[in-house]
Amino acid sequence: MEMTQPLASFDPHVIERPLTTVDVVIFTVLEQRLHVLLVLRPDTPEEPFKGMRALPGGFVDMQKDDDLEGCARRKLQQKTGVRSPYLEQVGSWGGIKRDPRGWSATHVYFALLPATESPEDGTPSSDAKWFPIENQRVSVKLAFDHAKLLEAAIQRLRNKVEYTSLPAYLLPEEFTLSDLQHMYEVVLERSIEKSAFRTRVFAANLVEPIDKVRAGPNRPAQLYRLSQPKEIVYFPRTFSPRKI
Amino acid sequence: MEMTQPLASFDPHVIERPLTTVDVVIFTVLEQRLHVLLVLRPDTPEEPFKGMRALPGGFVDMQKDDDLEGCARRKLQQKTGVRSPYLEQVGSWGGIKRDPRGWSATHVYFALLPATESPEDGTPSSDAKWFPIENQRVSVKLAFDHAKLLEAAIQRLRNKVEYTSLPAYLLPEEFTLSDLQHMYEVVLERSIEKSAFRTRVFAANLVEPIDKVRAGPNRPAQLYRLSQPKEIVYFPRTFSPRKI
DNA sequence: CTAAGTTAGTTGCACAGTATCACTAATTGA
DNA sequence: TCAATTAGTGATACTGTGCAACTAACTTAG
Repeated sequence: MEMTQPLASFDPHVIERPLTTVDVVIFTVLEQRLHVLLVLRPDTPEEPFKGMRALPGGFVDMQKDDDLEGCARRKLQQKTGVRSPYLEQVGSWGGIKRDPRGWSATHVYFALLPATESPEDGTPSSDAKWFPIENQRVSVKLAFDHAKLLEAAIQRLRNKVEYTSLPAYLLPEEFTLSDLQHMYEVVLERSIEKSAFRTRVFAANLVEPIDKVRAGPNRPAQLYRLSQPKEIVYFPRTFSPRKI
Repeated sequence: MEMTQPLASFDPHVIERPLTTVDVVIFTVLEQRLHVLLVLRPDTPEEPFKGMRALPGGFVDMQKDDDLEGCARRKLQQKTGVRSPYLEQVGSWGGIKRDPRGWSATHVYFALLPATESPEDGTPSSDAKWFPIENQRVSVKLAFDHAKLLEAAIQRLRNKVEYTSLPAYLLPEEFTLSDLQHMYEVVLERSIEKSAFRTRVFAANLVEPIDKVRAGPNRPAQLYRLSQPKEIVYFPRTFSPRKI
């Protein structure tokens, strides 16, 4: 670690430090569409982007937060009440231009919530609302560089959905294969072949059947749960030798 | 953005801010092995982890650095002299425990250098040295949580190599297909089928032939360059419909 | 000049996974 | 009882890769 002024390297307390925040992109699927939770910026004259929509987030609290992920979980619980959804870091963005109050760095996470757990239409913290995502964007204008952050999160989600079990985290514990396929289709915004999907899901050992079916006005569907609830499953990739 | 003390939300200058650093994991391939550039921690009593090896990096300079990536490029050039190699963010790690001087957040990037551009065996800044990577690790003990950061960078690299053109950035502008295949094999630490590799590379339109061959003690090899030198190419994934 | 050695590059076939599509199964409600 | 609807299966074609044997083009040793 090199420093311009020698002093700085001796006493890190005098080093200028950026404003440090965490923002969380919270996804859920409502009404056949991917939605993201957005909050209202406070409407005080001191706050930048007052009254606009923004990603839930805020300054790291060096007393409360042991680490960045803890900070993200805290903000997530404040806004949704949900404790342990799927949470993954997207990356960090920092620079002089992104916040009028000065050099700042934000750490972006995305979370996946089952619609059943996502605060019922309205939300616990009243300033938060679900917005549908249409071609990588949301219809309202966002504060700071949050449009860019949101786009990156969507990109990451879409990308990863192609070869992982991520969409399963958008469902409650018990679900049918059609439910699961539907989540893939909603996130990827394209239809998937039923037969290929099923063989793939079984081959990856993604789910296991439970002793229940879902009844309805037509043929009942077998219910499943995740085989490894805590781990995401990767579908086979390429460049893999046939013999192990 | 919510605050504990109302004051804080009005004057961000009084908000406690973490120490903010950028660390760069610089990869190259030397002698058939993946190597990473490590520097020596200064040997002054004021610095933590004195005399140990660490990833090149250091505090963000809010005067010099417009943004995090700029900071990473600056540090990269200081240590290697190289201006525009492949550079990608791995993620950020922040918390109370990772630096004895207090709450800190680091932003980790990885860079890929052609062996030809990587400072000749020795290095410009004399405290930096190349270390070979053996099963996700380096043989020396690293300062801070840099072992973890390095592992994450290696993981990301390995993962992405499976389905992208990344290893091409470990080669000079002109290379043979055998060179390219060799880079894949070194990074993935396994051999790849020549024929399948070639059809894959051509199908993805990764390279284009130039009007030169490399002579040698045996059959001369066609030289190629990247088709899209500025973009990484993704190999086809799954869940893709056959008809477009 | 030729044969051996070496690396570059091609070809053909086997095999696995998935796309596509047509089919069967199980329920409700008219 | 039949139409409608969704669940689930099966058969086949296609595509990309694994694998192995082949041909090609050069250098060097004799």
